[in-house]
Amino acid sequence: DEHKEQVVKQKALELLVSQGFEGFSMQKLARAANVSPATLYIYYRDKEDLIMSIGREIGEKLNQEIFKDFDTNAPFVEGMRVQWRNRANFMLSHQLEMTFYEQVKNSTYRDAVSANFVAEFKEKMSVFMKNALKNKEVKPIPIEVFWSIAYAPLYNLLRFHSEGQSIGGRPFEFTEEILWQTFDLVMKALKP
Amino acid sequence: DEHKEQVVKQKALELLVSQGFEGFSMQKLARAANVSPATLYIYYRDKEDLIMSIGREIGEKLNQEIFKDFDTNAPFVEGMRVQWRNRANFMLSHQLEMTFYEQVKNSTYRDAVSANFVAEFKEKMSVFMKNALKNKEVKPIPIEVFWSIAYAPLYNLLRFHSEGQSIGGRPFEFTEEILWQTFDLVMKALKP
DNA sequence: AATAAATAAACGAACATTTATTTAATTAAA
DNA sequence: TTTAATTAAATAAATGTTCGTTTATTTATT
Repeated sequence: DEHKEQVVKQKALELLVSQGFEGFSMQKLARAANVSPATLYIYYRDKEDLIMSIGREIGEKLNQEIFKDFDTNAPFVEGMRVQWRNRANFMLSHQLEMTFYEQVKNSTYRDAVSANFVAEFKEKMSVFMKNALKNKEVKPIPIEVFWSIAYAPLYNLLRFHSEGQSIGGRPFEFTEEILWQTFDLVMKALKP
Repeated sequence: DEHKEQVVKQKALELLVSQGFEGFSMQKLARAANVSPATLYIYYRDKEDLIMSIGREIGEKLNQEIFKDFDTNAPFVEGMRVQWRNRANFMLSHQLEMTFYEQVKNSTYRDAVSANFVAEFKEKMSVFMKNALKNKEVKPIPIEVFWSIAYAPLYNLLRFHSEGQSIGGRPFEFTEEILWQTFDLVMKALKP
């Protein structure tokens, strides 16, 4: 039953996000999805398989979305702008999924989730960065430094937004203005 | 017994970090600390109290460490350098504690942990930023944008370091060189 | 087309274990 | 001797998972 499995997935997201790993259980999930516990074991081998399957699915969707309209040969700032746009769009329209994904990545299932499609990311980014370096559009820095400057601020803003508040409970809402204001600063840091 | 409680704390860190919230239980902790489950209830009211107490303790220590040698009247770059130094030092010498803390903050105990000392952070930073703005040492931007640019990259590098790897399993070790290289880029972004 | 046989999906109830927590007994310190 | 710390053992409730059975759907046979 396609519809029923969809409900299970949705309820799994809601349950894990609202109650955390401590509050998540197969019986609770079954109750929430209006399904027998045994049914869950038709869809998934066990609890681990359930969590990892859903996590992986989100990861794949995210990775796919990130590179929409992305051209590895585009100028540096343009390419980065597309990626920021895509990441922000996805996260804002899939907040539940993203929170779930972050939680899974912060758990013991860490590795199993992101293993596959990281290769694709590395490959595409490698070409993109090589171009940017050749054209002197970006400083030559270690990939880890680059990632930390280029994306961590965006992820942090979106975490604020998801929680609805930033430092010290200050109410916060992500806006286009804030997005591109931050983006411009990041670009300033990365340019030679 | 002072020593015994210390063992409990240490084992709690190890257990939660290595097994996550799913694998953490009072009985497992008691077994690991070579103590009866009932003993845990002498030190702590219940499971929630145990986790939150330990989490809060770490948070307080971190917050204290962050402002060591920090002068709210120091020039902007100097003040930021001290904070980066302090944060990096603390995280590198308390990796287990930090991972524990991050996990707790990513759980349902989120709020209860960081509530108190955020006020101190806001207060000191407020004075510091006011000075920097007056002296035109920093761009006038929303606090959330500032935080995301100023600290998120550092935290991300330290997460890479804790996991021992960065993007796509690339081995990674945090070094002084990488620390200050990133810092310089961040300062470049924040300067007017 | 109607029926029988086979297959798959779903279920409630139960399984053994583990959970958080408490009780009552024992040890050690004062 | 009194008090506090610690324990082993026990509690009820919850956990992940499986069982035997029922229901619904598809396939094969008349």
